[in-house]
Amino acid sequence: MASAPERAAGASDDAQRGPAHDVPFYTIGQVATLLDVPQAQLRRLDDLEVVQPERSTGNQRRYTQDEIDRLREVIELTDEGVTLPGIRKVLELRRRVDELEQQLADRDRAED
DNA sequence: ATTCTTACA
DNA sequence: TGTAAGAA
Repeated sequence: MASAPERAAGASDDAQRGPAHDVPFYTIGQVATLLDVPQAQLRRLDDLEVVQPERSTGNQRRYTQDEIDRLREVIELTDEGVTLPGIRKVLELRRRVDELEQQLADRDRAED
């Protein structure tokens, strides 16, 4: 396992930590290496609101494991030839499905 | 040193 | 889409 969050690079033991919990994060460089994609791609994905990493310390992106998981899916699509505009379309459809699912759940609860 | 934004090929 | 310059 050569993929540990902001930590194992030989840096100090007390790297950046969350305010309350020990929620580890990855820098854009680590994510880029981990997913084997150029950093520019990750930034473009951010601009397209595919992921919304928190910003801190000089507007630097801090990716959580959750964001990386979403990134994996999207990058898998890009590797299959889906362009970024296509990704937007997929996300739009996904939002729609989520919305409809919620409406269904809502209705099922109401008809009891 | 690493990342950020903006711009260009 | 990938790379560069210059700032933080």
